[in-house]
Amino acid sequence: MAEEAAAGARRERRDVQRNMERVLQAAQELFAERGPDVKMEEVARRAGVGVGTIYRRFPSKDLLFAAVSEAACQDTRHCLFQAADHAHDPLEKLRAIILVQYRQSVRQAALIDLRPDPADAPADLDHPGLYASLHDLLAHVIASGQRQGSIRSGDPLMLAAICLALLSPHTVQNLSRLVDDDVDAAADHVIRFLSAGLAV
Amino acid sequence: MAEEAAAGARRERRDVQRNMERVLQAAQELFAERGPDVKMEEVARRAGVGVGTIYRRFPSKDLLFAAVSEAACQDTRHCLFQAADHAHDPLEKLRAIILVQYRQSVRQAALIDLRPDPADAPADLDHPGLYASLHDLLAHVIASGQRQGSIRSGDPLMLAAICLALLSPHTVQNLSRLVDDDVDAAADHVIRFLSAGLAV
DNA sequence: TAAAAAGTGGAAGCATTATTCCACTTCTGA
DNA sequence: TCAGAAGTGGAATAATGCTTCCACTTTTTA
Repeated sequence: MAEEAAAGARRERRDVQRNMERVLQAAQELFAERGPDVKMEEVARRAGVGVGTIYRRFPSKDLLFAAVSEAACQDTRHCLFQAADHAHDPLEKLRAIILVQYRQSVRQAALIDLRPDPADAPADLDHPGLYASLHDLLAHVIASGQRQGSIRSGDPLMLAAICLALLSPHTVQNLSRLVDDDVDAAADHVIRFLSAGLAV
Repeated sequence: MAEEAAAGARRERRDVQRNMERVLQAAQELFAERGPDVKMEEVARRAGVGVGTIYRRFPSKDLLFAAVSEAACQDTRHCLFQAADHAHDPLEKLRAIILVQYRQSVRQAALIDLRPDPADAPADLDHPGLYASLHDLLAHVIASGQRQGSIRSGDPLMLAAICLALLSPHTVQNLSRLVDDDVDAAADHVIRFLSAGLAV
């Protein structure tokens, strides 16, 4: 199964591994900041390699972006589920989710595409899709709050989608600006607002 | 002042006017649907003219887009203010604004950029910026509701920004999908949600 | 340390689109 | 109706940026 175990395979060259780390690091930084418009040559320069080296591992720019983007989503997903698990009360979970997503949205603004249908991603890799994950998570939390009586009634999917709209990188950026770029403060405002809108 | 009045000027040729109308119409339709990625040649084809004809009036694609986009914003602004004027109660105004913006966001999804800093527009023409107008309008309505006691306290600018997040074309699209693309139904959900979150 | 294998850089090739240019057409005024 | 002014279409050009390719370098193995 593993390539390394295949007959006669030699282990990966040291420099290859190092270069790929650099490439991913550079791509992550640049894409997170400026989205997919970054030029390949720029990624190569920041990584300290030639463009050819990037193409050795990533056959196209789209695939490089997809890889970096997918990693960012995995990371975000992981943080979100962890945060939700730590809290027990649904409203607490909600608060935790919002705070985490706000911080992620700042770090990786241009990488995290909180749209249901990326449309630009080549759809090669079967993205679970961060939107879907988050929407699901929120809907669950909301539904459980409803059962418990701390969240008002209404279609959980719709309520979750409304919450989601307040978590997009774009929204985060706008709100933060109003409070001197204090992301946590912005998150607080939203949390308070959602509490009022969702509470029974 | 007017060019037409200048000495020796002859009036604009009939076909010129007709062509420009066609160009603007075509550009409006295509840009509204697919954003600035539409190719000039495509605009020309739909308008039934050659690309050269477009360039006669609009020195660059960016300027064509800016013109069309600005027109869409003016139109939206107009509808918004009109809707707000018709209602008297602040909560009614809010409802009217949301409904209008939802409908506009569907018609001109890719033209209306509800971000404070377009960043892509050449910033040549002094856009008042639809974001700014709408943010202003909402903040006013909210503040007046607060004075009157029907809207809870809190920084009107922040509350307005939160409302705005629920009005972006992207959000509209997401929410509508959950109710069989019934835009008015989606708007209703948001209105109810905001009412709960904003009411005293 | 030397030969073979593997990887590298970055210039050249392509592809896609915006923009220019001008021979030709259409309109207007007389 | 005609001459001149004005406008037009669309092929040619320019610009941009992804991708390929291969002579050269680095690493590994023996």
